[in-house]
Amino acid sequence: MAEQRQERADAARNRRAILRAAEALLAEHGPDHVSVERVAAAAGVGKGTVFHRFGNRMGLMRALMEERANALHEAVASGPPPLGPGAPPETRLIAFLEAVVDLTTRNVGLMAANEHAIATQRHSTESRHTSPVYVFWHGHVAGLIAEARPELDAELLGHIVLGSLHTELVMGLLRRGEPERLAVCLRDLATRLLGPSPCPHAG
Amino acid sequence: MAEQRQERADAARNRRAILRAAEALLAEHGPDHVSVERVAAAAGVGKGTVFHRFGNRMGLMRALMEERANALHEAVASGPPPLGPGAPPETRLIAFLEAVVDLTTRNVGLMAANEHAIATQRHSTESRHTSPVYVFWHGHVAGLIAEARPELDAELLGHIVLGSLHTELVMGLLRRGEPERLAVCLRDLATRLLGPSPCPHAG
DNA sequence: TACGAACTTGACCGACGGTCCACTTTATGG
DNA sequence: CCATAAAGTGGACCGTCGGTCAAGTTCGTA
Repeated sequence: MAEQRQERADAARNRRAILRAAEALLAEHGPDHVSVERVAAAAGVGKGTVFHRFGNRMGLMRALMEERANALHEAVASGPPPLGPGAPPETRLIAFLEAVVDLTTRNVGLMAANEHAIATQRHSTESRHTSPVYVFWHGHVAGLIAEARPELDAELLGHIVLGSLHTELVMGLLRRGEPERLAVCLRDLATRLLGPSPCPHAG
Repeated sequence: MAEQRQERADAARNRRAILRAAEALLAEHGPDHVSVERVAAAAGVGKGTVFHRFGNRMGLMRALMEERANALHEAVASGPPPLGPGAPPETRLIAFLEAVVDLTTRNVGLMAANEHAIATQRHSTESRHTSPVYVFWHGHVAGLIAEARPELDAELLGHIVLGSLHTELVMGLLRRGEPERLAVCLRDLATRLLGPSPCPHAG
């Protein structure tokens, strides 16, 4: 048991170089033009090194995602309200959705590459829903929905709400210069979902 | 102008053979195991023929999608209520969502292959949102939402609602033997969205 | 029947994700 | 400080895929 071997210094240096290179390439090219080999070249390493570090293309993207999502993760888990614990579920949900839309919007390239990686992998044991980052997001959203409205299918609604972060939709909005719309729309949606029930049996 | 040349008889025969072969392969293998070449082989046709007919992998999938979605399309456009015209928007929306969930559920393989085709294409000028089938579905949903609740962002909500048909979610539910959940959840969602407003400015 | 247009074909191409193993570098403990 | 084993590295190599193309074939028609 006890502590397993530390990552060697040169390995850590290369890991950082690879992540930075991938970051840079994704910032200026579409995900389908950022092959693992190009990332390796840009990082000044061999292709084999990248696979040794990250397992496969998905592993690389996942590592990048975790890096980017880290701040939000901590803010949600132990930061001040309304993002962190303490505020009522509806408030927290709205705050989280705004934050996660913002995060996604600022990292469309990465998100696209992540979806691309999932879609192109040969043996599809992994999916978007098994990515740690997504699992955390979904757990949080579903938890808040369940807390506020136990009678709803919180798990499913969580997936649906987070589905609005799919690259295609986000990129479309960005291209049309309307990055605000999604957050607004989701705020409305959350309000209607968690807000006071509209006298359900009126009809 | 005037009518362009008819498709030749042998070409039409091959087109059908290809579609049937693709259908059969998709019914029993994951989309990533159904390459264009395999479809061609199964149809007893050269690979080039498939590309000549359908342009690229996406074209093939799109043709299959249109075939499958045709009945629903007509039912919505000119069939009897509640699917067709005549019923109030909320009723029509719920009926349409149920039908489209059912259609998707019964064709997960095709849907998966379609998403796969979109994700793996090199020059991403095409997207899910530009597929004729999706455009029709979205137009219908967004139209109904707008009709019932003009103050909402119907276009965006349409995309979000239809986003719940993504393969990953649907397949997950099917694997867990809960194919009904999605339709139920969407019915709830539609009801809450289009139902009586919960006194929006209560806070 | 003859002719041009439509169609078919499969070898070929470039790119990709991923593997493999001979080689180099690092940390460690005597 | 050096010997040694474990960790890390690199890039040639593999199989597969979507897509192209030029040469050959078949069909509809005048």
